[in-house]
Amino acid sequence: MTTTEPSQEFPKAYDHHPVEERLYQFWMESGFFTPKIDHAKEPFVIIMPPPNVTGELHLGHALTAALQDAMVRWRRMMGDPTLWLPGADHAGIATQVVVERMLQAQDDVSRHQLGREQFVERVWQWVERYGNTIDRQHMRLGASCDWSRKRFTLDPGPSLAVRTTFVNLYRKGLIYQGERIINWCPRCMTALSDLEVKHADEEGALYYIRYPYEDGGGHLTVATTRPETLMGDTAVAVHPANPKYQAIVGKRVILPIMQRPIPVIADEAVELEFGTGALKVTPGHDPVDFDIGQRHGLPIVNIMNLDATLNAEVGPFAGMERYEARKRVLERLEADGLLEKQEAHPMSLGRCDRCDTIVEPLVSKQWFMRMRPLAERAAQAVNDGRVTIIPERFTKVYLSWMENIRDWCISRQLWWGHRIPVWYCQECGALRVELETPRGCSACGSARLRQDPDVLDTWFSSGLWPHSTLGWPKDTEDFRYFYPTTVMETGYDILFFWVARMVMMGLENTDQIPFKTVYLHGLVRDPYGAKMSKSRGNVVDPLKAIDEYGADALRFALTTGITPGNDTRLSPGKMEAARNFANKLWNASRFVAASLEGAAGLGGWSNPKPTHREDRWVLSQFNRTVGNVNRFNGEFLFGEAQREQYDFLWGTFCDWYIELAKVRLRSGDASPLPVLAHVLEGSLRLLHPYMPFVTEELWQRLTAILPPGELPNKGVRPPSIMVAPYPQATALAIDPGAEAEMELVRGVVQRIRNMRAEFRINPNSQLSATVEAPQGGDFQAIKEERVAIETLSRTTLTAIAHQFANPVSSPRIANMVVQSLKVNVHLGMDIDLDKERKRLQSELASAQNAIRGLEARLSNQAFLDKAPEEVVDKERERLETLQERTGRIGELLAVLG
RNA sequence: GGGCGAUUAGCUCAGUUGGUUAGAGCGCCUGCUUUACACGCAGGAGGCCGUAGGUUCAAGUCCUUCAUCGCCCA
Repeated sequence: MTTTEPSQEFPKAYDHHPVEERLYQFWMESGFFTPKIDHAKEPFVIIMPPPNVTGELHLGHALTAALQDAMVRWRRMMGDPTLWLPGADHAGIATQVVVERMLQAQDDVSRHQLGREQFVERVWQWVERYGNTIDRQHMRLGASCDWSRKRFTLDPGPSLAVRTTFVNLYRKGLIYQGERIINWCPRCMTALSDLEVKHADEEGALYYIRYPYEDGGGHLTVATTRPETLMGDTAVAVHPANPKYQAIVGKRVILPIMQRPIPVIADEAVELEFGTGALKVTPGHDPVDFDIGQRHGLPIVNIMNLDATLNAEVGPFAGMERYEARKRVLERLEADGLLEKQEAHPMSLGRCDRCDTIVEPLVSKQWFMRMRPLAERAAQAVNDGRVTIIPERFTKVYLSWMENIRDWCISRQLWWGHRIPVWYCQECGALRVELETPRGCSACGSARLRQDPDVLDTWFSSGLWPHSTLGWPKDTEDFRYFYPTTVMETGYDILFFWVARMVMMGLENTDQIPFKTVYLHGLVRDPYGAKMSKSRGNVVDPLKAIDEYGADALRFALTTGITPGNDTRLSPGKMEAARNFANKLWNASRFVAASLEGAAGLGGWSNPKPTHREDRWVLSQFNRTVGNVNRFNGEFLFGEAQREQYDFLWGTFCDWYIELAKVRLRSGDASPLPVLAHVLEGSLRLLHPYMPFVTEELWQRLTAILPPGELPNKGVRPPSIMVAPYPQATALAIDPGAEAEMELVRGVVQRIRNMRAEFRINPNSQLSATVEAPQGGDFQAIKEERVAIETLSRTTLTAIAHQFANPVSSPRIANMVVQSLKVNVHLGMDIDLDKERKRLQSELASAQNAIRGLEARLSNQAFLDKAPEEVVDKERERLETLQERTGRIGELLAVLG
């Protein structure tokens, strides 16, 4: 096993470059990413959304990985057998296009020239060569996934799962072949599912076209956005309740150009208000018209070739591209006097999600999956709480999609993917659906079988991912132990594409839910809120970001302050802030390590029993942080969990505790050492899921100088922070008394510093001050924290009185009230009494203001009756303190005159 | 057309069972070679929590209206 070999020196600034790769290597070689199956324990399992094999890591992946890694590292440290299973998706169209382009550019050869078999062979070569680029990129992020279980959708296991599912669903009648209207991409030359078509409103025109009545005497005007499909019309439809047209239903009109008579029919799908209220019906090229055609038994005329040129059906326009044809048709109508008018009209247009080509609806024989029965179970699983969606609001989105679900077109006219396991007999035409290639036709015995040329939608195999990766349909140990998985973490943009389908297919195949919780994250946007895209040129390359700021900083920047389901913006400023935080942690550790090095008296550091107020205070604060972080982790509030740690480490530990500790250390008191060690060591473990590299590096350095017998994990030093236990809060450490007293101490220091800045007193000059306190804990605390206060405020406390003297008026003394205390600072120079008076007056005013509000509340009987007792008590207490405060400020003002 | 989200400091965002004087980072202003850190330290300014109503003892938080921006579905 490789050791981490941190270099002996402790540089002044954290440099991630010599650290990250070495540590990842160490973790991987140590086998920490592979879980040990332990049937006594419930595993924690995340299946990684498989990125496209063609993919390069982008910020979306980085966010996904950062969140999943945080969860996984947390649960692993909590002692759960934790599996994070990585994978890759064959990404049908995308990969095929990439390789096609490469072949064209390199060898000037098209896939058709190569032929199917050779082409697929070349794609495999490509995948073997470039297909794991993204894995290496995930490693640079620190992803602790189990590479030994990595799966590819086209691996034998997942492929068998695909075939098994197809065969089962076919035999249950849930997969069928049919001639239906589908979305066709003329550029990708394949059918698409409804989800793969993006609709948007675009500029278009509405053309009013005259269809003359067959029996002479006028015409019926129809309005259409697609005049070029006219040649495929087989009827004109009007709404049955439209009084304007009731008389003409049943008549026939002459289809312009084609000179074909077609009937006028009545159908409720026609919008009364749209255009003229008369709709030309083209069942071959419009989904609504297709349905109308089905209802009325209309013939279907297909007027287009698969590349969206017009076919021989349309005589004069054959071979013409569809938009060219539109122009020509309009010219012809114009010439025939049949184009009444045209007007601008925004229209919804469907484009291919992948290549942005305008999709052509056309009738085609494809394979479909009947979704309704599956959707009902999938909706049920969410409704009864077996599957929880975070954030909750997406539950509604999910359910409404399930309710309105339509059959899914699953066949694709591609070469790269899972070939549909269907064979046709060349002799008798019989069809066989089988797991493995059949030898002959079951009907006629012929050996001349031909497999269906199509492949399945990539999302079909993705839908099986949580169970197919674990071995299903085989009864494997992995499947038995790790399924159902725990969390599915992914972007809300693929809720329908992927998450919904996994629930449906998982329930169908395994009778179990695929995962208990769905956590949906938002999109990563640029600093101005724009979507990142190559064409906009605003993409941030995560690898460059890692190089510049470090993987920890990128992860922290991406995930701090985020909330589930909401988009986030990434800016260099955020990454800088995160890098600075890593550096802060580095330097705090540098200080602690230097203090501990060779020191005696570290015994008991892992379980300190502090007596000093400062130590009790920091341990109390630390334990609150630990408690909150664990709670936030459990509630999927990772942004909050990190903010909590940032605040504690920087605002409490570095800004105050270390500074306080220095005071004692310099006086020869070693008692803060075990506390420094304890809090820092625990904080590193607490932060490790979020910033794995810097915490591991510092933890190795720190634990190397601590007495080894007392390290966490029952006294045995774990080889790595990532397999050390996650900190748990101890209620016993919470010490409200110490917290209140230290709050007072901090208040005094802050007020003196403030005074110094306000009166522009040299920061290096030593001031003197006196403190007056009421008898009791506060007095005691100030007395005991005297040196700390003196050092941190650069002041000599000449007197600490436990009674209040009459205020003294002097132009050299600033008087202030801190909670129960009065502090009189001798400034060593004359101050502007007017300014001092104004300061006190404004303090008085704001206190009085608060008092008025409190008095009003406390004199309100309804408040006293209805508010919980502790709230009322709290308000009373606040009022009392404020009254004391105004009293003291009043005295000071009186002296000033 | 239906649904969802956002609207809080100059900018980016937290604020999760309603309960102190609403927080952070960045930016801004004033100081500072303070023996861990200038990737820093100290101090400070800056907010009718989009609008209008309502519920409540109490609203940034719950309900309704409207406005602006964004997303999803048809």
